[in-house]
Amino acid sequence: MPAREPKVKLRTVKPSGESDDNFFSLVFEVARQIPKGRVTSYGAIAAALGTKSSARMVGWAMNGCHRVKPKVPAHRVVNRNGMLTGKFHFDPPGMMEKLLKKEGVKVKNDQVVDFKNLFWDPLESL
DNA sequence: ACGCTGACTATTA
DNA sequence: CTAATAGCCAGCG
Repeated sequence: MPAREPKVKLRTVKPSGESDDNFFSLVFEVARQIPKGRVTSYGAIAAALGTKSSARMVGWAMNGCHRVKPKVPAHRVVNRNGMLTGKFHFDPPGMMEKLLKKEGVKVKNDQVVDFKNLFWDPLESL
């Protein structure tokens, strides 16, 4: 009975439709469930939604993460290599790395250290 | 309306 | 080993 979904302010929002809107919401939901000190990949989230081939869409959804409530910890989402590819999309580009280090995730050269060990699989949690 | 771009990933050369 | 290509889908010019 999800009463309120974090309505994404995308113009594709349709009053009677709920197709793409649902996908974006799911991405944000999963991202919010990432435990502190852990990281995951776009593909993992996409796979959890059933659209593993659309990892790009996950990244695109993240583009609107800042306008969603509550805010989505996009800094915990990195690419498959553990590289902070989206760091340049944060307010200061270095904020992502800063937040990760603050949560206990070691970052070296825009890359998560021991990424494989810190990797959090949404499918495992669900 | 058509085409390019993009916070990705997997496959092939 | 690294480099290039294809598949994915929505936003924007």
